[in-house]
Parts: sequence; structure tokens; C-alpha cells
Amino acid sequence: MVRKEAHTHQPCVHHTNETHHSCVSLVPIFNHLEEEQMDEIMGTARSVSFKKGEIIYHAGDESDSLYIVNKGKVRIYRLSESGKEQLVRILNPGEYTGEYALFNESTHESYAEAIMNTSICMIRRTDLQHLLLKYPSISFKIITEFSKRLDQSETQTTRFATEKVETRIALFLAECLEDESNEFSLPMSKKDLASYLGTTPETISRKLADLEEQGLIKQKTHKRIEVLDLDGLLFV
Amino acid sequence: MVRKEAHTHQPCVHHTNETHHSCVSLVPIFNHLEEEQMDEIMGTARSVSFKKGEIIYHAGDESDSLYIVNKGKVRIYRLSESGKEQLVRILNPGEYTGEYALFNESTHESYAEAIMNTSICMIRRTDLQHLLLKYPSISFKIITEFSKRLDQSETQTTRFATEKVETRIALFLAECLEDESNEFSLPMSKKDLASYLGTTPETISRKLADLEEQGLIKQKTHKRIEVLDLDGLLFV
DNA sequence: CGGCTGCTTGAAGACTCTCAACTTCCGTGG
DNA sequence: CCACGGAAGTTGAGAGTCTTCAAGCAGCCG
Repeated sequence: MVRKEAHTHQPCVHHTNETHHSCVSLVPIFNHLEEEQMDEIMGTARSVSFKKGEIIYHAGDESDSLYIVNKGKVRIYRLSESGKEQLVRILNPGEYTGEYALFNESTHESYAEAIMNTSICMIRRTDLQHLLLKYPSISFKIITEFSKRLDQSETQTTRFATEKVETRIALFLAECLEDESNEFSLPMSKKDLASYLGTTPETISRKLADLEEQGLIKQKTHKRIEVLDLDGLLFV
Repeated sequence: MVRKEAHTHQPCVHHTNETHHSCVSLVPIFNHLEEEQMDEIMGTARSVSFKKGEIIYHAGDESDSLYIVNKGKVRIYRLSESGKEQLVRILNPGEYTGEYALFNESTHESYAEAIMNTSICMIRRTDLQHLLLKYPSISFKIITEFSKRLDQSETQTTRFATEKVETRIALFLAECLEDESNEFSLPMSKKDLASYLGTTPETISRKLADLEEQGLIKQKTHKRIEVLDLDGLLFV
């Protein structure tokens, strides 16, 4: 159950201003600022690239930076006390990680792995502290964002604590639905989905088949799912 | 499984300066400030008392305040989509809640219930915003605190996702251990503990009996537990 | 002391996992 | 471009773990 440890290649480091800028302007905690203020922030950022499969940080690593995804995708996962892996979240461009080690002057509690070629902007602790003092609205954004994520995490915990697997899957599918459409592509492999939902790939397979048999969904391809009865799904 | 709804009595409202002050000085996010700054904060706070069993807020309630526990204990719980209850945390004096509704200008996602006679300090959103702008170090404290809680919540989620009940109980017991002592009292009823750990009172009973049979713990009374083999407990 | 609530214990059954075999998909290299 | 190999996904059978239901016991407050 423990994931094989991927090689950590030395990531290539380069500096490009456009990259910095696009990075900063992507992030909700910064992109409410004036153009010139974002320029100031991008001046403190450092851009780093990772190839698919590279580990960005390990649990236990020290770190003094915030990691903002500029391009690509990053997989955040944890290992439990008994060594089993759980997928915590997938980061898309504009999302960030590393806040625990950053604000607690401590080590990472999770693992971050590039699941495709990815470019990351890093902002160092000292630089960020200056920014927070200079622009209090950034702090406010961060606090708002964290309280939202705290809520999501607690919602997820409550689901694990009280719902059975089929319900957790059904709720997940319902949340994947964008407005206007009944159809979507799974945002991750079913193996990762199993890890995210605290179950096994076998169970995911079987439960999706069950939901299809009940006429609630239709699996068009392995990745693509059509929701036929959203209300029914929410009552599973 | 759905908890019977307790009556929400009109809480008695009173104003006492000592109460305010002790409240503010209890809280890690404020008590690093100067005496006079804490006085300023306590000037904006409002003190409210709740009797044992009273509901402080419901999921869905609107709210524009931070709730800081001054005296007593508060039980924070959530209802899952299917109506089952999960205990999220117990607040002791100096701890606070209500941040989600506060910072997202939204409604509460959880329930808060006084489990003994409790006195609460409330700080309104507008007042808090002024404080955050005036004293950026408060923002920094809050961000640090939230990232810590986020980590705890994700650790808990990972445990639910990957560990079986016996392991979750063992880890919980290990965390209850204070330094120097092998013995402690459970911080809540076994019914609440079951809810917190995502299981049933019956299973808690049985697993504690199992752990005792394995020679890892000893149940001295219903509330009091002695840990005989901490390492063994962590390897369950 | 009564009654309520919480706790414990037993038995049955549901749900999910594990293991194993097979199929499908996809990227790589020839 | 096709073929290959490995990973991901599916399906079946069996085994565990945990819940549910039921009944009895214990502790606590009026």
C-alpha cells in the first residue's frame, strides 16, 4: 500500500519575468492587488520547474517557502501512521501549498509530487512576511481561504466518519458536476480517487457499476461520466 | 442517530470588564499584544452566557462574530448529508469558533452546544477587521493557527481514510497522555468519543476491552485509563 | 429510590477489503 | 505506425471488520 518512492531529480531552476507575473496574477490571494503591487510580489518570487513524477517536497523536509503552481498539476498526499497513503488534494494552476511548514517554521507534513511537467513559483517566508505587513488585505484573503479549506477538510472528515463508501462516491460525483452540463471527466485516476475517498480501486469499480445499474449515472468511457439522476445520486 | 435538538433558550447577556479582559488574555491570537491593546480589544467584545445544553449556533445560522470561550466547554459537531452526527472538537477556555461564517460572510457549517454552563466573548466582524488592519501581527497569529488546525484536520481525515477503528482509538489514547503520567481521564463520554472517531459506542467498548486484554492499557474506572505499553499502543 | 442515560456484551448480518486472475489502456521504443 | 510491456481498471470469491439490534447492567441526579 505504500507508494514506491519516486526519484527526486534536481529540478531545473530558471528566471523569467513573464512566468513570475502570470504566476502571481493567477492566485486569488494576490490577484486583487494593483498591477504594480503584483509586480513587486513577482520580484520576490523564484520560478522552479519539475518533471512529471518528481517529488517537490517530502514530509519531514524543512522549508521556508510558499509553493504556487504556475503550470501543471501537483498531487498532495500524506502517509498515515501505519504507512498507508492518502491523496489529500490535486493542485491546479493558481493553487498553492506548503503553508504549514511556512507559518509554523516547521517541516512539511505531506508529500507533493508533480504529476505532469510543472512550473512552480516559490515565495520565501521573509519576503511573504514583509508583504503581509505592507498589504494587510493579503492576510485577510489568506485567512478567508484557510477558513474555507478548514471547512472543506472538516466536511470531508465528517463524511469519512459517517458515510459509507457508496455515498462518498456519489457525493464526489455530484461535486464534479459543473453547471449546465450533466457530464464530466474524472479529475484523477480511479486509483487516486480510491485513495482520496479512503477506499480501494476495486470498490470504486464496483460501486460505479452499482450506480450505473441503478440508472443514476452512465460511464461513457473510463474517465467520462454522465449523471442521469442528480437527486437520486444525493439520496444514495 | 440524529441528535435530539436541544432547546435554545434566550441566553442572558451581561457586561463585565474583568470577564472581557480575562477572555481576551486567554486567547493565543491576542495575548501576545500589549496590555493596553488587549484592553482595546476587550472594549469591542460582548460577553454572553449559555447554560448547559444550550445551542450557541446552528448550521445555517448567519453570524458575524467570532466566539471565544471564556469559561466552560463547547461541543462542536456537524451533521453529514445523511443526517448522522459527528463530533468535530471540544472547545476549552481560550479556544474559539465561528471563523468560517465570519470570514466568508456566510452561514455556519457546524453546530455549537454548551456542554456545561459557559461564558463566551463575541467579537463582531467589523470590529475584528479594524483590529486586523491596525495590528497585522494578529493576522499572522490567526494564519499560523489556521494552518495548524488545517494540518490537524487533514491528519484526522487521513486516519479515517486509512486506519481501522482500533488504530484510531489507540492513536487517540496516545495523544491523551500528558507528559510524566501514564494515566489520564477521557476528555469526553464514550458516546461522544465514538462520534469523534467515526464509530459506535459498542465498538469503543469492545476495542478498549481488546486493548486491555492485550496488556496495552488498563481501564481503572469508566473514565480513567492507564497506558501500560505506549509503544505497543502505537503499533496496533 | 426510581428512572434515565450511558455503557457493556452477545449474535447476526452488512459492508468493504484482500487476493488473484483477467482485460484494457497507454506510453515507449523499435 | 505498430507492437510490446507495464500500469490501471475490472471481476469474482472469500475473509474480516464493524455495525446493528437486542438485552442487561451500571452510574448519576432528582
